[in-house]
Amino acid sequence: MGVKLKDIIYASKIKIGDLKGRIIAIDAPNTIYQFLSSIRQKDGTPLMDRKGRITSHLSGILYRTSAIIEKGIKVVYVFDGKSPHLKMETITKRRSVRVEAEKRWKKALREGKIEEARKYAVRSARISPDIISTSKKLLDLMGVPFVEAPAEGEAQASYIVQNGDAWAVASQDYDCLLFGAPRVVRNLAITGRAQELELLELERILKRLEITREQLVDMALLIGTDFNKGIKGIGPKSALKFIKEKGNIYNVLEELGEELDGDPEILREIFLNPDVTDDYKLSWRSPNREGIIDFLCHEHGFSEERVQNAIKKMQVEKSIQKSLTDWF
DNA sequence: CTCGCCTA
DNA sequence: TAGGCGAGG
Repeated sequence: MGVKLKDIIYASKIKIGDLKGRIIAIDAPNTIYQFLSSIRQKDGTPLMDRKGRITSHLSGILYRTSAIIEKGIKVVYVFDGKSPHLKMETITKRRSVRVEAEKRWKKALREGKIEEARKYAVRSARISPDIISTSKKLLDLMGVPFVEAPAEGEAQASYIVQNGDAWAVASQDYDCLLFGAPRVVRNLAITGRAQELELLELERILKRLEITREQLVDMALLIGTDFNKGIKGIGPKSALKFIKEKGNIYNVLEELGEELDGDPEILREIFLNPDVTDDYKLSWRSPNREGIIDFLCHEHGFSEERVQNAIKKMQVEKSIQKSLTDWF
């Protein structure tokens, strides 16, 4: 998923408290995918209501978002629109990987191999239209805004940060840097086992690598992205070396006698001039308590006590008033 | 993944 | 107060 830049990207360590008072644009597909992969039982079965409908994403969204809000951080979720045509090959490939993983999961379950079952279950996670719509419904009830991107959610989230309407994008993928996000936060979670958050700052990264954003995109195209395969045998380190030596992707390709599986100019445009919109409004409301209880507890069988606790965390004004009352 | 409870 | 652990739906 995403471009493999990890080995060369400089990240600083921050704590969740450092985000207090800031607005974070959450890469919704990336986050929901992680919830669907990880919120599972030991044998890989996701959380489900009594009708067999998956609820792992609802659990993740409710508990993580309410805990983040309690820390004084505002969030907006950014969803995908239609995928650019060049991504189709990646999407098809991922689908076949999931289908294969699901077969192996079921097989391991039949054979009673619990750990193996979980491993394949995680790989079989799939974001269905129903998962998207129930996620949006819950966010709406929670009073948390969400934006629907015309195309890539990561591109739109990056644009919102560039506009100054959010401080950083939260995503595990490095692609947001290619889309021009000034800041990306990785590992945004509450209970990270002493594991700190990573802050990626585009300007600092470019300065340190001594390249431009255009050159970073050229590197990504050599390595391979969701939109092209890249050149076999080229990883982040050699891509950096080649681009710094030759200046741009055309010179590198000429030097190597290689061709990209796509028009470099069109591929560059996907990242440098992405399909995004100004048509979004970010406004936060207080949570609809009855609505959340009805949806999660009555419709999907969540524990009313736990859900009430999560709702309390989201009532920021009340907790401020309470602390003022305590003070005076 | 996070919650809630437990123990050091 | 920190972290290990089983359950959550």
